[in-house]
Amino acid sequence: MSPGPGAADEVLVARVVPDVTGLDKHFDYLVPEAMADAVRPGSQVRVPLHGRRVGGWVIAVGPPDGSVAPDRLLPLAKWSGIGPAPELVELAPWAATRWGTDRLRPFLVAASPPTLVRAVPPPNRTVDPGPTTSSAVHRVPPNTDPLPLVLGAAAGGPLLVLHPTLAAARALANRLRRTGLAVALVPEQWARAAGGVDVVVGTRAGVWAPCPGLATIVVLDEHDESLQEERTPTWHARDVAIERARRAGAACVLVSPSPSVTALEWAGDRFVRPSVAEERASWPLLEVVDRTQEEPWKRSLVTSELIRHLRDPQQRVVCVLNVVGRARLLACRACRNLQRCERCDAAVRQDDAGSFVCARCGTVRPAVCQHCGSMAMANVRPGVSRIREELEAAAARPVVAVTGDSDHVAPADVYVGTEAVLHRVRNTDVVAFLDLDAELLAPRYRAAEQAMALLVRAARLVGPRAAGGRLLVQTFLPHHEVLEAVLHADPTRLAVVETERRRLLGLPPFRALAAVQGNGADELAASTGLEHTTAGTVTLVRGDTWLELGERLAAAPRPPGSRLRVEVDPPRR
DNA sequence: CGGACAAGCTGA
DNA sequence: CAGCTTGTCCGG
Repeated sequence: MSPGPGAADEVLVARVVPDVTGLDKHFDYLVPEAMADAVRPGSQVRVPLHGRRVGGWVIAVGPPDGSVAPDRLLPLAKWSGIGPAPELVELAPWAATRWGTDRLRPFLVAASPPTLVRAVPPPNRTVDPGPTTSSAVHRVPPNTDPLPLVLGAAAGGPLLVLHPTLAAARALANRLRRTGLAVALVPEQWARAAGGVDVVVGTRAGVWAPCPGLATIVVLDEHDESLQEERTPTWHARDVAIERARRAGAACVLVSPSPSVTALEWAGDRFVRPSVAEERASWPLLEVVDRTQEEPWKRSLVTSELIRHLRDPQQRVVCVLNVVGRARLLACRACRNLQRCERCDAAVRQDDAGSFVCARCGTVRPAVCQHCGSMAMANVRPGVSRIREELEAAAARPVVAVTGDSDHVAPADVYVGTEAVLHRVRNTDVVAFLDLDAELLAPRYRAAEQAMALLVRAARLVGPRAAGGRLLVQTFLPHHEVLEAVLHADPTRLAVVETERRRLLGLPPFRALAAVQGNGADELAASTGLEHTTAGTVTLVRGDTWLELGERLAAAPRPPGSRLRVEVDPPRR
């Protein structure tokens, strides 16, 4: 170390989290004098570990703390690059506890550049910061351009804005650039973001992106479930954004046509909503087909109301056949492999609790891809092709089936598919949900919000009612609050019912919930000392607060040999 | 995770 | 008992 701060013989120690999966520990190393200036919390380094060299992150730098004798410490091998800013390194342990783990690595990965960054470009700012936007939840109609709101937030100083999809984030970044703002799209422009710009734009992981001088975080489409990581730890960008902004003294703005109960409870009276007229104009018309009125002997998913739209040559129609609770064949979204029974190799189906059940031998296993460990499944249903024929006969024009894994969608005026079809098709007049009930009644605590998210997506596909946008929902639950909310273009009708239900049942955000799966789930749950119930292969654990639940789950000893999956705020339970 | 080392199994 | 597999431990 150069003369100046501290004596020349002062020993500096760096605490390092190795970038090695399955090794959830940190180790101390000596900081060589030549590296003393570069090494700070967040730095990416290479270290000797057990005879090999591995990458890792410095999470703290300081004098030896006595846990290991300094003469046993090895020196850092190399400084590799600039990593997460110190405040994000500090956010990682908070997130680990919040999501029931003691692993920092997943968060440090999210906060790091995709490739090593050795230097950062100089700041590039055009905004002379004005007053900062206030923290709030903004309910905005579904067919609203978020650009004015984002520009308003950017006027308050460095802005981090997140969107659930990369395509939308990229499009937003381009539009912001055209207004003359200095913009960095992460992760690809991580270094630019770290240098300092007006607006950093990203997706879920972008909440961990660098943003010097952060004044505001805006989370667009806050209701969208892809803001939550599906692998464990199941962190949610909205919750990270709230905490990051709080720590930075920045504003946090959550934006959605139908904000989650979590967002609304966080906001309290900081809730901004549009006028009734604006909301009514933006939502499409909803036609509810009440299936309880059908004669039982002629129950069909192709109702006369639907046939009227199918036969109208002026209308492009997308039919959504929901899959929840009706699954037949399941394929992994990540690796595309069909899920089979581990004992007898037959295809599995999903039971009401979500577990995979072998249709042949009855073996039950957790709903995790046996090839890659992903939990996201696509339904490959023979049902769609059967329905396609039925629809085509009724429509008297071609109907194209869109499945999760069909790469090309043939042009047509009528499509049918699982909910994936809503991501594959554009410019539609009518979206018809053939059977939304399984979704509305799914045994998951967020089922209603997830059904609402489908309707939001459909509402954008068809556009506002003035432009002819129409939704059709076939249901045995015509007065369900989700349908009432869309029918009246008033998401409050859902929020009020859902908030009360969550409060009454002790569900998030009022209490904390986690799902533990795998061998030893019961023992782990019991050792937390918290309330827990087992249903099938899943054990649900409840705590009064997220922090209490997370601390107990992280601290609970793992039963030897157990392969456990702990999901805090489980997306599918 | 991946290397080190110990304990257990096998074959001549 | 060498040679191999399987399991457990540990890394600064």
